[in-house]
Amino acid sequence: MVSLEVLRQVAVWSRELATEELERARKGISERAYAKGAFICHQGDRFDSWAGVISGLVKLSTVSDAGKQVSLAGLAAGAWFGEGSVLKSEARRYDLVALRDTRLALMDSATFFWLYEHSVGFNRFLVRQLNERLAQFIGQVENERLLDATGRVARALATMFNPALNPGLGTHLSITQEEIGLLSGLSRQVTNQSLKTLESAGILRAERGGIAIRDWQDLRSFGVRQG
DNA sequence: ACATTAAATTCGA
DNA sequence: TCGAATTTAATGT
Repeated sequence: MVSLEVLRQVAVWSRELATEELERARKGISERAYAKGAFICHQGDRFDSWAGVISGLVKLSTVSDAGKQVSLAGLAAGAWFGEGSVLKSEARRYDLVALRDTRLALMDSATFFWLYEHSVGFNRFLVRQLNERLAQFIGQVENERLLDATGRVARALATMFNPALNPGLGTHLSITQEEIGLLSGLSRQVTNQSLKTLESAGILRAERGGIAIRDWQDLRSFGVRQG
């Protein structure tokens, strides 16, 4: 069980729940910590919870047919993931790694399904989230080969700043250049140069230990266009 | 890989 | 508890 404050803070969707639903959600959620570098779940594992990031940073990645690692998304505080696997009650199709010390909120599947059956607000959130992720993944597959380093960095950041997937985030994100590199599949050096490029294009501001954006649309269009 | 700089932590008054 | 000194982490080249 998680406190109401934590739930409010980490889950925007909790605002769309009725009081009774909120209480139910709270009781079905537990908290768990993962050390930097730890696997939260391996591809093929069962992991029967819907999860939200309370703090830290998580990378969602998979292995392509060619055998190379492909990063699918970065998940910052406030992001929720895994609804696909819970709904279909199937094994995870990807790896989840904690890029830094991370705390997750884990909702058991019984609670998830109860909300799914009873809460209109919860379903609205789920539909939005699924729809947004689908769009994101399609764009990613289309462009996998075409983007240069700067485009890849822009795209990795754009997925994290996506206001539909992470409405709590706003315009600032605490993340190091090294972590951005891990998410983009680039070295820290190249990441550093790409950030400079994006900064001089006026798309973001690189701070120490963080990134501030002005307009998410600009960032996204940079990550989608052909490189 | 190395140099620089910013931030976090320790330590002494 | 304040600030200088030291250590550690992030960034720039």
